[in-house]
Amino acid sequence: MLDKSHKHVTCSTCMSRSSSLLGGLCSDEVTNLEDHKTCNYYKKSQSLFLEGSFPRGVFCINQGKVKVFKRGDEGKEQIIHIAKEGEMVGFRAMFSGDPYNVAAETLEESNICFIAKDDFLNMMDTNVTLRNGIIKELSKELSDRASFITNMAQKSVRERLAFALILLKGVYEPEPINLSREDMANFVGTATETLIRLLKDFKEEGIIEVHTRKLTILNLDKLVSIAGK
Amino acid sequence: MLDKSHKHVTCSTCMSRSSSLLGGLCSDEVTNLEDHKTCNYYKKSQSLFLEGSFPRGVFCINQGKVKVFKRGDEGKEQIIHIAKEGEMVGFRAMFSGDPYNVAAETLEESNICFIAKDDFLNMMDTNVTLRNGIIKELSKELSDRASFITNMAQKSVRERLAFALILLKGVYEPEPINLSREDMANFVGTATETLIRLLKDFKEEGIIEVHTRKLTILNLDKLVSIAGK
DNA sequence: CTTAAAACTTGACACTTGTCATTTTTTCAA
DNA sequence: TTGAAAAAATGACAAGTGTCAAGTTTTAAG
Repeated sequence: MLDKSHKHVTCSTCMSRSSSLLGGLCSDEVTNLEDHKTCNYYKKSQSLFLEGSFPRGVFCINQGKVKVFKRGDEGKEQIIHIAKEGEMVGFRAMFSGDPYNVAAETLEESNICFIAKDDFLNMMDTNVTLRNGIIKELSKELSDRASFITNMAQKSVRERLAFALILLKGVYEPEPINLSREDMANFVGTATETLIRLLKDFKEEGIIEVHTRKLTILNLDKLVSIAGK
Repeated sequence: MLDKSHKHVTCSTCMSRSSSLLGGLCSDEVTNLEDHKTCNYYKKSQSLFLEGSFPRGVFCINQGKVKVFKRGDEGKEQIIHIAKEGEMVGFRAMFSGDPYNVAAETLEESNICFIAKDDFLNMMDTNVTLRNGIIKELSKELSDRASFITNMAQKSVRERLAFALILLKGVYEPEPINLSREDMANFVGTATETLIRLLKDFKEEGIIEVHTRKLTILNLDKLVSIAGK
């Protein structure tokens, strides 16, 4: 349970920042950031931003998890990414000038800071390390999405589920994976019923263990071999 | 038929450049670019770069078309993007320091210039317009790929084909679409046989017209309504 | 603690889509 | 022009996956 009263997270001591894109800031810049950012406690399932709205700044996750998703024609969510502590969310659309083409929502209670667009763009102008970090991050995500597309197009649901569980392990570690069946299905790109059946198979094959919603991976090697390269 | 003897494309008069990311260069920079770039004629199906190799620079398409693709587990290509005149290819991996995670190959004979990595990065350091253009482009592609993923996950092959044909129209205009069935299938993310059957349906429905490999869209509205939003 | 709502699970079934085999057409080089 | 190779097309069939409907379990609010 997060401390709701402790509204303000201090950048200079934020453990999530040091390993993030904002890790390369000098102390002046951290002080400046400190003065300009706001910090908020979010309950589970609260929206950070909606598809179609215009970006006002970036979100830094201090604590918690956020799903980034897009709705298809029939309103079904496709989860593009699940962000955890130390990640920044919502900066892409800021550069293009376009409205968000994805939405973001907390998956659990979270502490998330907010840096206004102008402040962030100013920092990017003056800080080469930050700027290069952002460009690198954008490139890396582009690469991830090329793989995502290829997986969607060519792998079976079983293979994609194995792949997704490996990713989710990285997101939730050292905790067990804790995601609703529907969200998991929307991440894998399948129907909830199909996902449940396949999870059952994995249980019976001794690959995973499930207690209510908490899922633990027992045999990672097996998952890797199912997921393919 | 391109003029193979005319090896050197002049940046200052290149019509493809003016509408590209390099459109914002000042005349000094264009002169500098001119001195540092090389220009090559490519036959159909020639490789620009391979998945796994390290980027040495960026490719500017003066004339022709290039497919950017990734191979899945069984070696099947998934086409991520088809680039035409005026587009730049292969710059993403340059920023991340990682090897290419995609490959690029000409779809037809092409004139393509090459700017070495160092020269390009220098230009980016000194030219704010170019730099912002690149960041914007990366963001835009990220957005496109989120939609691509969602389409893959939620649309039927018929819907995806309609969507793909609309995109391809934009790439080939004012010429008819001219792509092998296999490439088209690898773009849509389906088996070649399935693609052929669906094209046949579209023909019978009067939506498209096909002469050997050249495909013309007769009823764009219908395609749009099939593709969905 | 109780109860309603939400989430999860299971079963039955149909249909889209991929695979394999074969034939036809097109391309392109000799 | 001709022949071989590549590309395109068609048919048959099975498997994977989505949908719908009905049940069960878990969650969370009163």
